[in-house]
Amino acid sequence: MKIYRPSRAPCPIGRSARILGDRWVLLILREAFLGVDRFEQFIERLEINRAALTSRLTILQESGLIERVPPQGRKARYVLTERGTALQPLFAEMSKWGSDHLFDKTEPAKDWS
Amino acid sequence: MKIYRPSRAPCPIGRSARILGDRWVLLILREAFLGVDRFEQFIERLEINRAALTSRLTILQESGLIERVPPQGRKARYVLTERGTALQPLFAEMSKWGSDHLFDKTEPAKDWS
DNA sequence: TCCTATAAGTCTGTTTTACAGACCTATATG
DNA sequence: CATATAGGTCTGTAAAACAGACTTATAGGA
Repeated sequence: MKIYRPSRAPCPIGRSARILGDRWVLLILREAFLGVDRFEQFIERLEINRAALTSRLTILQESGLIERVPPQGRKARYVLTERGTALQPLFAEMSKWGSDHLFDKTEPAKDWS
Repeated sequence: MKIYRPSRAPCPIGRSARILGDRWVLLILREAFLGVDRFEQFIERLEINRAALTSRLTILQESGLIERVPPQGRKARYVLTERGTALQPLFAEMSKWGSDHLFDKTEPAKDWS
């Protein structure tokens, strides 16, 4: 196979990896796709540390994947932007790959918690 | 939008995220798709710390995405398994998403290095 | 055969980051 | 006005990352 360019060049995978190469970011986005949009809801569902959630939400906002809708009434909301929503095909592929390759019953069970 | 299941259930995204939710893992896999298969080559191209590479290669082997082919001659090789190769559509989506959404010239430049 | 270079790691000490859990603040509601 | 809640911030500790030196095995050359 031909190696066609140096890895340090800012390729799309490299840029994507900066944002998506984080376990919490992926899980937060999954929840967002499921309709979760409030801070406390992410906390409960993911059992993520508050500071960790804050930092991930900040990253996601700075990257333009989610938008913080200021509290009208009492609750701020975090909603996917167009750029975030555009990740749907990628998550679909991830889901498919996970289903097809990480649920093999013949393998020793792992603690996925 | 309906929230149809608790986030802690072992869903395919959650399982995938365990493996793929890591910057180095994504970059190592990208290189692997480009044909890189030797330890030193990953080091050079990614400028990754040796210990960090070792730990990621171990994870990738344990997860069954790559296989360590023992040195015949002098060099061990790390090659994608079927499970690893099956990530190609996901990487294609990631590349597409990155290209479409992370190269917007109208935004302030970021240091992607 | 011995010498050297190289691949593929391992080890050490230091800096960064993550985390649990307590604390804080603004606001909506009774 | 008092209280509860959402959405954070702060602090101390534990884990992980990193640079860079060290180690080991082997292939190939003198």
